[in-house]
Amino acid sequence: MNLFSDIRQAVLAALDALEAAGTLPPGLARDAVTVEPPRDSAHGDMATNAAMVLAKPAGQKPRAIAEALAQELSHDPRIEAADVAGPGFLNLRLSGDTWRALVAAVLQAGPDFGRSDMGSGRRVNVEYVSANPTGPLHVGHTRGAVFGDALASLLEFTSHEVTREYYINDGGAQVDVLARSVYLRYLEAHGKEVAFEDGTYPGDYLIEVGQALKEKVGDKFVDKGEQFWLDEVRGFATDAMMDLVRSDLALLGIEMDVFFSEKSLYGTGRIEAAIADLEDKGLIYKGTLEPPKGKVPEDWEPREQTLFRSTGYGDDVDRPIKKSDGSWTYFAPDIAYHFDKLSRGFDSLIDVFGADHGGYVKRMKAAVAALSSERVPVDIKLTQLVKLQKGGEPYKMSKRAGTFVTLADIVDEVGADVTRFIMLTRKNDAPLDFDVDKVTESSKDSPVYYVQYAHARIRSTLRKGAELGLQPDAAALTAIGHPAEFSLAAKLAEWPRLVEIAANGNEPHRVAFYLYDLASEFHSLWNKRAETPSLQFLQEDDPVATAGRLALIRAVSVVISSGLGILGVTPAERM
RNA sequence: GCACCCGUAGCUCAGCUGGAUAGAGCGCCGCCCUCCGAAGGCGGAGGCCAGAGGUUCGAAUCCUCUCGGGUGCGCCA
Repeated sequence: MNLFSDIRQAVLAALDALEAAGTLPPGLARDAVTVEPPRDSAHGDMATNAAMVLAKPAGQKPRAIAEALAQELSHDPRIEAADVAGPGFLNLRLSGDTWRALVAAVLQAGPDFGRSDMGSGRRVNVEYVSANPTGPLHVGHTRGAVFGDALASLLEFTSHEVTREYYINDGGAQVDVLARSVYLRYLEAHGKEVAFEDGTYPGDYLIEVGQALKEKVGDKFVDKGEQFWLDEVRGFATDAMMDLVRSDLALLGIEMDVFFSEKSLYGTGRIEAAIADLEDKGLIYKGTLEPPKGKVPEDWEPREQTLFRSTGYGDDVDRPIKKSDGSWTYFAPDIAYHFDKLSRGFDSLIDVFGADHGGYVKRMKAAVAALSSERVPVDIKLTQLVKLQKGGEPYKMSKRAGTFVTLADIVDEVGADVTRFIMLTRKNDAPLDFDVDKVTESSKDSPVYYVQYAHARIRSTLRKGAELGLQPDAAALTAIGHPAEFSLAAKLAEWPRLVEIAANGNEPHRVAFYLYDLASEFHSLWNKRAETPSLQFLQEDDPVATAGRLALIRAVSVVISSGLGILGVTPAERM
């Protein structure tokens, strides 16, 4: 049940009636007609702009249309009052029974309240994290992980068929560096003195990998040239790193459906096939790029490369897919990877990248547009930097990795729930300040606890009621009628609408902000019992009123719980 | 130099894809537990929505320019 779309239907029906009666000319476009909550609740429960958007095409005054519309809508039993206001808004006040029916609908639907079928039949691939397999996940990865995972859940809640995917960059030079670093640890495990030169990974987390390698192969690689061990050690090391990544993600409750290996694209003809597809479309040519303006690399000299005509799809310059020596650039396997995703039949793709990949967005979009003949949309979400702090000071050193703070460090400090929620209290493209002390200190600094506290309060009240033999009962909702109660119900009514808006824009942070508002509305009602004793939830001498109020707050807990579920945060029973 | 992102209260940020008198938290001032959970609530002070033009019934939101901040810019991924 989405009350806003229901009432919008009523408005559209009323417009039909006005058309039929000749009050309005026929055939007016209704797309711009909206029904939304007014900013100021003094204006009523819902407002429609119908009269204003139709005034011009109808050649009539907005207020005149609004008057006629108000007249027509007054027949609807759900609408108690329809007032024309301002330049031609029609403010609607809904009847108490409408709110009671809404609360009943929430209880009826339970965790499914707010689900939408907007994505029904649509298959979406969400690629996120995709960190190089060279070490533990760090802060930046954490944000991308939380964002991507919550987005995936949100899309599932709107009936999309979602695949959570991780692209393993195991095909480039960085995994060779990893292999050499592990080899050094392996020598160390054999009691050799080694030196970690520039360009190797010195992190402690590789010590055990070197040990494990020793246990597996004994001393057969000791004092051997790279050509004897590189392939095997590389495979061994990346497997170990991916185990590390998987266990890091598990700390946040994240599980991927697909891990896709870049390496699997090489030597199998898959890159060639993707490039051939572009070539068939006339988008591949040999040429020489202009030097980048402003910051020219010192060793720059013009060279002929194989280029992809990405400018045909909105990019600023064409991009090289082959280096001047004929080998693939990093862009080529990425093209092939997206070609593969397309071949798996997704209706839309979402890539979650770190902000440092900003310069990469246009060419990737261009590639997908070209490969799919502009049929499959790709949305690329960049997550901005996280400024990690501890007690107001920059927090940089890790207990584990030494040089940078890891995902595991953060989860250790504040827990998975706080990590997830805080990471979602910013738009993805806004930088995020994250103070690991502050977010656990007091509730105001930590919206997680604020929302969880509301849930815990409700659950506690329901438990106490049960001890007294008092149960929520939707049939007793006739007992609710205070403005604060209706206002809470109105907030519940916004949930289905918010879910669709958030899913539409791929913006899970809206869920977090909504839950905060809902919790705030509840806390406010809770505290009214001091001045208005009749708002007490538990009144043993009035079991009907109690059953109705418990039904209302139970509905609130249902929505909080399902919202937190999307964010991957536990709804606390007690705190 | 070019591209992308950002600029809203002292600070950190929302703002429902163009709606009415621009909101919240922190901080500051003042209140509320004899009462189901005070990790809570109520009130107050605090704004040229960076600036200038434009589009229209209507702009923080869309367009152009300027200023300021971040990120990135062939043969690294």
